[in-house]
Amino acid sequence: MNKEISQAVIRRMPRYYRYLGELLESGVERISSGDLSRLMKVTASQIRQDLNNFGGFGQQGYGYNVPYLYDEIGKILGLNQTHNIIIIGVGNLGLAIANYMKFEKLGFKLVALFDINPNIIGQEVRGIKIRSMEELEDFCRNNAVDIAALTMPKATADNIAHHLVEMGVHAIWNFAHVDLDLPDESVVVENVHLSDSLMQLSYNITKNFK
Amino acid sequence: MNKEISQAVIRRMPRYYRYLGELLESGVERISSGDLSRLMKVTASQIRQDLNNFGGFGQQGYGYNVPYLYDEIGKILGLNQTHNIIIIGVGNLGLAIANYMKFEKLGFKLVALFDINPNIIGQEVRGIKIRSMEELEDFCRNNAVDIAALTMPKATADNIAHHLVEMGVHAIWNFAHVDLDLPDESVVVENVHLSDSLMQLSYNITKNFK
DNA sequence: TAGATTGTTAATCGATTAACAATC
DNA sequence: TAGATTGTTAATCGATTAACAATC
Repeated sequence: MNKEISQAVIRRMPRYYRYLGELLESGVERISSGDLSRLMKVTASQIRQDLNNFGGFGQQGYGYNVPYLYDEIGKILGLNQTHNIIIIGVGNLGLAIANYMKFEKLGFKLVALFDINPNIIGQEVRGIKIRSMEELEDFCRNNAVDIAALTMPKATADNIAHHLVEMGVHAIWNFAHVDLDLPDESVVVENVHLSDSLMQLSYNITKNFK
Repeated sequence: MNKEISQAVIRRMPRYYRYLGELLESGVERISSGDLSRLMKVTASQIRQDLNNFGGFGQQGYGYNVPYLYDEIGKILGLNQTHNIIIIGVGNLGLAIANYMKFEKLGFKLVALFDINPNIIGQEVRGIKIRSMEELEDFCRNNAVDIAALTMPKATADNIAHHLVEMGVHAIWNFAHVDLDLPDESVVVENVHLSDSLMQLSYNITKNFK
C-alpha cells in the first residue's frame, strides 16, 4: 500500500467531484487549477497538491481534462463499485435516506430496511420490504452488505453496531448521536451528527453578535 | 472581540458537550482532563488547550466540575438562547428534522415549514402548518427567524438562500448538495452534504481493500 | 503540607501555500 | 518555438502535543 493520505485531503475529494460533475454537465472540456481555484475558492496549489496524492491527472500547458478527471476522482472514491446498503431504523431520517435517489447514481444500492416497529414491518419503501430486527442476522449472513446506515435512537446504536460487525459488516454510516466504540479497528465508521452540526451553527451565530 | 477561535476547535466543542452531558446523567461530579482524554480518545493536552480558548474552567489539583463545565460549554455554543428555525422543503428530510425532538432540548424552536407542493400545504407537522412559498417573505419579515434549514433540491437552493438573506435571515443550515455563494459575508452557513459524507465512507472502504 | 492537575509556554508535527523547474 | 500550466520541492503557517511551573 502507498503512503497514507490524510483525511483532510479525503474530505475535499467529494467536493472536487461535485464541481467537476457540474462542469461536465455544462459541457466544459478542460480546466486549469487556476480557474478551478477561483470557482471553488481554494488555492490552486491545494488543488494540485491534493490531486497529486493520487497521480498526475493533468498536463502541463493544458490543465485538466474535465471528463477524465471526473472519472478518475470517481474511481478514487470507489464510485465505480456498487455498494449494498441497509438501513436500520425506518423513521423519518431512515426514509429520507431510503428515498434519496441521488445515492443510486453514486453506486449505492439499497438492499434492505429494518425496524422494530411492528406497525411498519412488512410495508414497502421503493419496492423494498421493511423487515423485523429478527431477520437482520440471517440477512447479513446471506447477502453482501457493504454499509449499514444507523438511524435508530442512540441507546441501541452501539449494541447493534457491535452485532453488525460480528456479522461481517465493515462499514457503518452512523446517524445516531453517539460515538461507536467498535473492537475491530478496520471497521469504517462515518458519523453524521446532526446535533453537533446545529451546535456549530449556533456557535457561529452567537459569535457574530458578540 | 477576542482573538478568533479556529474552526478546528469549534468542531470539537459539541463533542465535549455530548460527553459531559452523558457524565452529568451518570451523576459524575468531577473529571480530570486525563480521564476525559481516555474516555474521548483525544489527548489531555488538546482538551485543556481547547477549553482555555474560552476561559479557565478547571481547578488545579481537582479537575473540572462536570455540571459547571457542561453549562459553560452550553453557553459558549449559544444553547442558552432560543433559536427560531424554519424548514424549507418538507420532504422526508425536512420531516426528519421537524420531528427531531432533541433539537428542542438544545434551544432550537421550529416556527414554520414551507413547501411548494400544493398537496401538503395546509397540513400540520407537530402542530405547525405547512405554508406555501408565497408566504415565506411575509413570514420572515414579521417573525424573528434565526435559522433556515434548506432541504429542497439543489436547483432552487441558491436562489432561495439569496432571498432569505435579503429578508434578514442570517444563518442557513444547508442540506442541498450545492455550495451557497452568498453576497453577505456575515451570513453563517453550515453545510450538511450527505452525499459527500457517503463518498468519504466509500473511499475509506475502498482503501481498506486495496 | 504533599499530591494532583490545571493553565500556559515551548517544541513538534502536519497541512497549506509559494515558488519554480519540467514539460506539454 | 513561446506560452501556459502542471508536478513537486521548499517555505510558511497553524494546529497538536509535550513539558512544567503555578496553584488548588
